[in-house]
Amino acid sequence: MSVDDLLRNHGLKKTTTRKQVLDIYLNTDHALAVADVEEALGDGVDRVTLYRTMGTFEEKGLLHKVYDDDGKLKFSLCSSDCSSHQHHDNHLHFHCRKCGKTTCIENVAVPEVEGLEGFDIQDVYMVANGTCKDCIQAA
Amino acid sequence: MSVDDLLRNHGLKKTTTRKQVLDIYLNTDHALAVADVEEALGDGVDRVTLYRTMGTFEEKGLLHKVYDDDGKLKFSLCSSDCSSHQHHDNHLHFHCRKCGKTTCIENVAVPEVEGLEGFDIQDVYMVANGTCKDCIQAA
DNA sequence: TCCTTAATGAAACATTGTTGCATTTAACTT
DNA sequence: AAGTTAAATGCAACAATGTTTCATTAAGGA
Repeated sequence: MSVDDLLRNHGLKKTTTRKQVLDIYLNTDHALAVADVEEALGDGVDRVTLYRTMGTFEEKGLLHKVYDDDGKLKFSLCSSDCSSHQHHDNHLHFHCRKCGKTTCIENVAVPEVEGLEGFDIQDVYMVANGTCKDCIQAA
Repeated sequence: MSVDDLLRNHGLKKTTTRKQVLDIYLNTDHALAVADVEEALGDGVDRVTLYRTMGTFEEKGLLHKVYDDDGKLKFSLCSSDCSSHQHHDNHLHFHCRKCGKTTCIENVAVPEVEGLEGFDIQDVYMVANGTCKDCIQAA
């Protein structure tokens, strides 16, 4: 789907910044922090705008939050069935301690949690840490 | 085990601050951030010292890191089989969105990750978000 | 008790994220 | 195509979290 369509489908105004940010995510296979996007855009866009843009994208279901090993917040593109206030990012995330990249493993689902009586579980977040394919092969 | 024993067993000097911090963790059932410990100690101890103390405790296997829903770093007491550079906190963590407390669910193990070919998984981190027992009963 | 090393306190700095307000721009109206 | 309005942006200031350096203090062994 095109950047323009994505924005329209999520009820968002088509601004220059939003198109640029979305384009970056569409062309990246791993999660990006605000600072990463800022760097990719090479100045020109205010930090605050990026925080707001990415916050809006998250609210509207375009991006979902990903936390790596060190609690660093990154964002990753949502699959198409995410919408406002209803994320479906029930997949595993992998954080590579070598290259630092955090990747969505869409084809590995987060398992159901068993044996937690008396709690109301709304969602479960799961990250595996280790060495990714690319870094293993490069070694 | 007593505070003094715990410190000695992990090769740490018995200082006033360390004893106080450890005591707080032994008497709390949920994870605490540096700011929480600072508040519990009611001034008197420098923030920097707490960062260092808790960092040391983590290194030596007395505390393990816990990240809640919002990426906020907290620490939780390790079970007795943790040691330097070899944590065994392979249990589920629960973060309550009502009261904000993050708790270790020691009796629910993190399930094995299946189907990740080509990756080297060192450890897996898992947090369930929702409403905890106490908050459900209080409602 | 003395001595050495580790732990602490204080100040300064770095990074990350937020808030208020003035300005600009997208998208709708006419 | 120009005008209008609400949303998006830029800027400045602030807040929270964490780190680094260095002088001082305290712990634990000799």
